Amino acid sequence: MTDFKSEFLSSLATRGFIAQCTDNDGLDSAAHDGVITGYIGYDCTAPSLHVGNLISILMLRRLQQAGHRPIVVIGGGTTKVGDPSGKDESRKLLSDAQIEENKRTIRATFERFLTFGDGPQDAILVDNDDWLSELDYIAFLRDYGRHFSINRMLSFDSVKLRLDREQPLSFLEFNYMILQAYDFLELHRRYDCVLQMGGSDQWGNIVNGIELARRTDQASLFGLTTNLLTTSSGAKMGKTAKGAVWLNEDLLSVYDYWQFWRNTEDEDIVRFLRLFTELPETEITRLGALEGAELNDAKKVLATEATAMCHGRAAAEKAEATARETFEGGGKSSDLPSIALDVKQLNEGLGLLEAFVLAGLAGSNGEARRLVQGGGGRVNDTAQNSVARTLTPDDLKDGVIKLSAGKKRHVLLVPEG
RNA sequence: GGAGGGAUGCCCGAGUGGCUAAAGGGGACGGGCUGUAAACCCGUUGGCUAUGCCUACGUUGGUUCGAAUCCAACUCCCUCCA
Repeated sequence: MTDFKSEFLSSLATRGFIAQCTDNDGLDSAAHDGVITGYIGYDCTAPSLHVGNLISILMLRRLQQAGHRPIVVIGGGTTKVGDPSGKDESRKLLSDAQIEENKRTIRATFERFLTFGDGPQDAILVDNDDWLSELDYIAFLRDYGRHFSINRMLSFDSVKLRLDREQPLSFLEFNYMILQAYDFLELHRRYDCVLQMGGSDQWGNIVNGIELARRTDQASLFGLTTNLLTTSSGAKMGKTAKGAVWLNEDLLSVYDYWQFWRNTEDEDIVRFLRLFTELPETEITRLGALEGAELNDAKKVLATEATAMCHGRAAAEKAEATARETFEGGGKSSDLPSIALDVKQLNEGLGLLEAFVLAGLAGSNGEARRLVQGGGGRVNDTAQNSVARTLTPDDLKDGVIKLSAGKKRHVLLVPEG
């Protein structure tokens, strides 16, 4: 491993963030000698960011902790185009209204990880729609388009992979990398931003920006990427049965978020502790030395630390307590994710299958049926064998009904009204 | 503009007139073993007011007792030629 003199790069390096850097020494010196400004862009294609975005958010956080200024770029403009990197198919285009709404909900997440403000090291958040939507086509082509060689663009993975696999690539998407390159240049001009970071799939886009700035402004900018997050068994990280592991609480409960980390594979523990917590190395080494069932303790630490950063320590500890009661204390916790249930419905008798669907534990009656027939459906921790059973007020236990799908997924039905 | 190839369930991919809600694989979910892990084994994997009904093999029509399979038109994609 390269030895870095700057706090920023050495912290990233020891924690395992760095995949590739355009100029290790140059960036290291810049970060060592003064305050630098770096950015990462996020397209707002969904109402929340997910754990797949977490690594990059944490890089911005470390940038700030090392005394530098992070810029979060919300891709209000680029989202209208759609990044083809790493995808086989074009993304559906979102309406402007959807983009606006997503922008609003995504902003909140960053405030948990970064300190915003007007100071020299305070984070700022900008929207690339501010400059992209005002571009004049002909002027843009003449001023910037001439710096891009199609031959070279075709060689970038984002484009090449699509073409190699004989998948369509629209001209619209083809322009994405140019716009992202322009973003970097614009940020350099506006904020003296000299660093762009991102996942390794962004390498091509980042390099393009650096080259553009060198050609137009003789600026020397830097790029830094991280490895895309996968589990040891090779699966893309961040997906669960319910979909992505969202960072927004209204899309994924704190309890479920904690559970996501708690279920980390053994082989990933140390790597994840380094990346997703800010525990000191000595502590991580200690946790990593545990073996067998003891590793469960390390996973709990990981879960609580990672959850605390995203949702606050109190919520994280509550999730941990809930899990302890649920898995180790006979399943009595009253803090599991809960779903409101109309009292009237319960009085009239609520079909068991319907209840599972209502609780979100099954996607359809058929799925609920299979769940019960397969022996995985439980009411108040008692396995059910009749799909025809109905739930009534008699099933209330301490005022709620606990439904379980398998051993890990639990929901409380809380009567209301 | 011309020639050819293609579009199948969450994904990949077989299927070329009835036995097809559609092989196989992946993924996912449930069960077993464990440590709320991995690996492995077993099961499930369109919907419903369910011994039946509905929806489904790019779209729309047609042929046929019967179509994912045949025909026509259309849409989109790929390759080659101009």
